[in-house]
Amino acid sequence: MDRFVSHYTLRLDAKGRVSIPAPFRAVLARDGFDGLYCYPALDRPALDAGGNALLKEIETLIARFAPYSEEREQFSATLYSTSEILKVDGEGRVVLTEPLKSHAGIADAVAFAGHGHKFQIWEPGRFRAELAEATEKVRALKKRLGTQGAAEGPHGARE
Amino acid sequence: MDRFVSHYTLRLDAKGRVSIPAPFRAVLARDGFDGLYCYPALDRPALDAGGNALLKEIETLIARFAPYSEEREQFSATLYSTSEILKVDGEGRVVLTEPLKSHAGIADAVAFAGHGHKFQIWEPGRFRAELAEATEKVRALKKRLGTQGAAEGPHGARE
DNA sequence: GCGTGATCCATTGACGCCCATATAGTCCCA
DNA sequence: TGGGACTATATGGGCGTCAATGGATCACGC
Repeated sequence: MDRFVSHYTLRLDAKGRVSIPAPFRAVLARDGFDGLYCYPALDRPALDAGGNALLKEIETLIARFAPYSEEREQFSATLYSTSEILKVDGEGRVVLTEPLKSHAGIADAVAFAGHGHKFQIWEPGRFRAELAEATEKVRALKKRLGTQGAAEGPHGARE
Repeated sequence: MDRFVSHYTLRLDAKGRVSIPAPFRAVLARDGFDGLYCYPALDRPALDAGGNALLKEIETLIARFAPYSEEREQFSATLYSTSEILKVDGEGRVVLTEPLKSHAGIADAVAFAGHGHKFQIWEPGRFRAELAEATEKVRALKKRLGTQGAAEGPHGARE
């Protein structure tokens, strides 16, 4: 499997470390990126994380703007300077920096949520709320689509 | 990693020295430039800094103008004459010259901000403001792009 | 001699790396 | 099919190393 799927809730230890869920570690290992690329999501209190696949997506996005253009400068500045490359220890753990934790409101536990080529890191309570809201919207959308059944919920029932 | 990523805030000591963040030093070492190439950013109160990769970008920029043209002369004169090649001591520290500090409004602390192939040096307060502003613009820009349906932003599909 | 600056050394705290333990899930075999 | 051994994962802790910072010594030019 080469995609991040499902979600997991894990605790931070006294030193602020948290294990990346083993299935996600397996995807990262296959991806080949050394460490964990991580930055605050623009429009929600969560962190985007991943490896080369995520980096490539960002580069593609930035490459759509003309070189030296104001938009491009701002895009690359924002994304690069707020990004962190977290080291992963021998046990598959990372320590989130203070800015990252603060953006997501993370204290002593985090929820990892698979998003295919990347995954997000949430404060568990906020994640539950976000998931409930998103599920509701998807449900309504599916109803609008009628019998096409094009959209399944993004997550299973597991909590 | 061969890019400047993330940001760091460090203090100047009594002698005006400031450590280049270790991850940035690693990138510079790989780049092979001896010292730190540094000049005032043209359109903002910050300093651009880097190594050979930055020099190459500058040369490419200047090469866009016709040889001996007025623009080219002015461009190269401005960029090269205001540039400094700062010495890096055994501990990885540099001393900013007075013109550089004055341009960026730096007193006793600086923020290093990764920009991929180069990094910028800011007065910490100004950097926070600049980052907030750039993030806001990127957020708006991403929203525009999202409605086009041409590409998903790097931050997930659900809106 | 004195100021300026550069190289060297010292301290402190954070972080990386290693090992230990518990728990849960899986597999094997009787 | 049930039990038990085994494996892998999550978590906790110790310790050495490195980075950031401060200070001191040394070299040199004015």
